[in-house]
Amino acid sequence: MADQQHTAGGSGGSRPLWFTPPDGEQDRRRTLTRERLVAEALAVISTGGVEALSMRALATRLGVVPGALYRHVRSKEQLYDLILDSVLAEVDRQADHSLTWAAQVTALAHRLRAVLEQHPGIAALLKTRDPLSPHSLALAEAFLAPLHAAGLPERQAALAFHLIYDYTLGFALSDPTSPSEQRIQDPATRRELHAFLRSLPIDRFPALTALGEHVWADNRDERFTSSLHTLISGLQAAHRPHQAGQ
Amino acid sequence: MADQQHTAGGSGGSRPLWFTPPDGEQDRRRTLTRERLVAEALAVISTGGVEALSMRALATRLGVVPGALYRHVRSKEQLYDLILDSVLAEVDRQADHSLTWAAQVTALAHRLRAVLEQHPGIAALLKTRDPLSPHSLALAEAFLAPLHAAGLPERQAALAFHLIYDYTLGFALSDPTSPSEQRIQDPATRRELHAFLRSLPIDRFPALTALGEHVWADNRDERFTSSLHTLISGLQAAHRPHQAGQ
DNA sequence: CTATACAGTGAACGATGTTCACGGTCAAAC
DNA sequence: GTTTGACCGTGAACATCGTTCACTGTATAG
Repeated sequence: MADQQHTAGGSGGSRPLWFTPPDGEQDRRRTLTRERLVAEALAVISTGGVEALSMRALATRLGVVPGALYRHVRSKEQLYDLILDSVLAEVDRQADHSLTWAAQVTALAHRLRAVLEQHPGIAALLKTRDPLSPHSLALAEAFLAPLHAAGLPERQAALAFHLIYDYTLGFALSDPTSPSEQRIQDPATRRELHAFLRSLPIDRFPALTALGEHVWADNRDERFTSSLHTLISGLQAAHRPHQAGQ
Repeated sequence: MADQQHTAGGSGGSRPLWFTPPDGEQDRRRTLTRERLVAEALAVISTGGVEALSMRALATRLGVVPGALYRHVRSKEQLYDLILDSVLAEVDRQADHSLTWAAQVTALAHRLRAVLEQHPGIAALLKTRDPLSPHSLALAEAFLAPLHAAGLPERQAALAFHLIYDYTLGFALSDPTSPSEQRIQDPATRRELHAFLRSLPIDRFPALTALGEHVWADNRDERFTSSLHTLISGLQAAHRPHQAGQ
């Protein structure tokens, strides 16, 4: 690591007093690797969201010219693939086998949501791909294992996986911190919105005027928890069809 | 509609034989309106998806220079807003009051999905916005009305709305016809994928090897219908908590 | 010691969203 | 009936983006 470049200054090493070559900068050469690309890209995303990630920004952050990135990554799309896999690797897939399958799946969904919301804009990318990267497959396995072990029929287990996985992704996707565009977040505009909803013509929007404030409430956590519960209780109802009518 | 421009050629109308002014082209002036922008943009999206919609492409389609669009639309983002509202207007919101609230909501969700999938890429846009456009509000009303009429408690009705609406959007978002990037669609690659799933190490991916083929099956319609059913039966279970225990 | 594969450079290409001074046309005001 | 002014589209430019490519130096293998 601390190997000096004697040939950098010229021939011998007889005059380091007058011109010391920039030691640190030499190390940067050859150290640009795929892992560093992904790591730095994730850092950019964590601060500025996925829209702040441009090849040029990433390159300058790595002290490199934009074209250099294409030695390690075929395209930006491929970089996205690597990033997504790296993000999914952060999800703790360990299951507590003493819990119900429902509880296991619920816990996993919560962890997935947490990781996704730590990387603003990532969920949107994930939605455009089939989960076939290494850590995607591992995550799918982690979701499917409890369902399989619980004895759900094959098709039903697959449907349950899709339902839970897709819903979690979709929920994380609508995180207001990611695009920060047109979503309500600060309480002031929310109050303004509530006032607007109340002011709607009650004959044309009876349900909205009555329920609007609850629909646009600031309760993302409650919504996720409750929805997940609803969803899984629906699955359970299908699993053991007691009074299965219709 | 058929009003000729007498002054176009110069002073009088005495010599249409020798130089006929390009009648059709004159009409193009002053006829560029917000509605035409949106309509033509939707046409572009229907053919090439949302990624094919660039301001330049839209402008040339309208026989106009790119900058001209900004007389009618403040930005592309605003154009998206108009497009989304126009798409949501296509959803038939009429309810059949002889049906259960569950059946009404289900039918509406199906219609929403159908409209969204007719405009590839639109669902992704919709997810980044709060549904506050005129037709968004009307659609929300259409979803909320049956829930409200059924006597669901306010918070529960709001949660139910979010659950169904978000799920439908998320489902339409993962339509393989939209981004046509990295998703499995043709049967050949699907068979290849199934073979790959079977070839996974069975000790590390027991559930995936067993259920993988069902997870990546070609059954979008079945998945949507079944998921919606599951989801609503979960809502019903919460509505009348018979044996509600945990 | 020489040859070769390779990583990073610098510059360019094409496409994107957006802005702005300019000119022409239509409709209202005097 | 002439003039004024608002408005709409033009043409050209700017900044930024992803991506490509000939070139150059370095490190490693023969």
